Amino acid sequence: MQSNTENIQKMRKKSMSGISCNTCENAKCLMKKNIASKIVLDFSYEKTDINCKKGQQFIMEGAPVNGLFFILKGKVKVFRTGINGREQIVRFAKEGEIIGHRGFGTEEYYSISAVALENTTLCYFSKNLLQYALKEDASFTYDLMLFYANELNKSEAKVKSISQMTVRERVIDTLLYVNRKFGQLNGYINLQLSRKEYADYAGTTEEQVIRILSVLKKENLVIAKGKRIGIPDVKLLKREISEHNFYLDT
Amino acid sequence: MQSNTENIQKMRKKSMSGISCNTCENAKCLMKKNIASKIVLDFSYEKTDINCKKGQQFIMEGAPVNGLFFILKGKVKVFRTGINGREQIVRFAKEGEIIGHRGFGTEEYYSISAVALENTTLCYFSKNLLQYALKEDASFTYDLMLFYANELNKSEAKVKSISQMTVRERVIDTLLYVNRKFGQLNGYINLQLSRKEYADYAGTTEEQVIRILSVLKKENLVIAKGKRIGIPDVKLLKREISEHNFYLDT
DNA sequence: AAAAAAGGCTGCATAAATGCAGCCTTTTCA
DNA sequence: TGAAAAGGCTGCATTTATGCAGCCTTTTTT
Repeated sequence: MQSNTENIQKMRKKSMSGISCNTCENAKCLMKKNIASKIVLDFSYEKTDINCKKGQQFIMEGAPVNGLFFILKGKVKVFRTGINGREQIVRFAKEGEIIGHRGFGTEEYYSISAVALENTTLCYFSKNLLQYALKEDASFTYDLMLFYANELNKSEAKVKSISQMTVRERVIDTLLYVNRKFGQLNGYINLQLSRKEYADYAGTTEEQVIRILSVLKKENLVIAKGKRIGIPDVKLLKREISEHNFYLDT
Repeated sequence: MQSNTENIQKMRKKSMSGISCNTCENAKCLMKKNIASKIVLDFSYEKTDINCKKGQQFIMEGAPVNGLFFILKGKVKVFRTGINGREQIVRFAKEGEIIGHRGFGTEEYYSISAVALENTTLCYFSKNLLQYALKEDASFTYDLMLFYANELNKSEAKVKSISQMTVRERVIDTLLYVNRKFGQLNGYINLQLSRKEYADYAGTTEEQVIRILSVLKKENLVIAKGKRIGIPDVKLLKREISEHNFYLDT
């Protein structure tokens, strides 16, 4: 739970592959979107690339906030330790997404942990430099503000879903979320998660997820072979929750 | 659920008392904090004062977003319609706070409703003018960004609380939240809410709140006379949840 | 002050969710 | 390839939460 600065130092050395934001292909990345700005362009050269192996943790809950990560390539799980040490997954992220932004605001310490779900490359920006760029470029700041505004909307949609949907609905919602974000590969969701991880996202227990998944299988709403889970008909599955829940899109 | 523009037009006429942000006493208000900036100062003259009587609704869920409200004086309840028409209270707000900011981001329509809990005066800023000011003044935008970042942290703390605390803990958490925000008056919380409203905030039912309140009364953790609820010893009550929940401060 | 309405309370039946325990299946690694 | 480990599955007992119904109390209205 202490500073993970040393860790990051080590990781940094491993790679300076130096993919510039200029030539980066993540069109949805906030940096890329604002690269036309001189301030952002200059700032983008200050980034450090960090390689993480599958399973490696690069943010520790409770460690001081030093900067911001963008995912250049890979998949990440963001979680925090809840009551009784129960793990709560806040979200999953893929290339182009920001990690560690919750450390802004008044917080001095990360309120979440982040771990790579597969080999992942991160772009790291120091907090000081970022703050400088933000105070200079209102348009860039405005974009980041909009990002936060949208994250807030999503988070509140989640409050609504957790407090008013049944466990079954929440599990379905989780399946749809992961499927939407990572897409399908050979008919299966392009990310393998354990039942426990689904539970930690849906806010329930492993057993409950298992039970519900096996029912969904029998109803032919999902297919599952071990950790591989597929959704043959997204619309059909969506219908299971959308009856009372129109605009849920976490 | 349709546009409430006409409504607002009507309300506007009622008052042009014209309290300038310059002389306003809400030191915590985002406008006031940034009033040193010429851009913000100029912008602040564009505000309209709106008077709302107790019980009056000034934002309707689903109506198009036209602007932003700040509370000059009074108390407000922010809520949305959940599953089965069940009301979900998102938060309570008092003077200096922003209402309707969730309408920024990608949203074109308000995702929440807002109603005055007592006679309330609002400062209204049009969205267009605000956007202009934001794009001009990076420091102002940065402040609003931080505000969103903090709101996000709070919202996620709420996700955690709802998904991992028991109903009893959530009710206690709600009591502490309302007490913290509105303070005490003559030994009672300075805001009278119905059991139903406590339930809609805590994400449970009216009966559950009633049951838990009467237990808490027997345990001398709260006092209650009708709608008046008091917390004799905040620390003691806090202890009921803080055992497994250290940093919850929604 | 009396009547009406709104809000609050409680017991009971039911439903939903959980935790445990034992067993089965898939994956990993030597 | 075979053993060990990790992950997945299911029935059962228990806990937690809910909804209903009837009654009581407080507040508001006339």
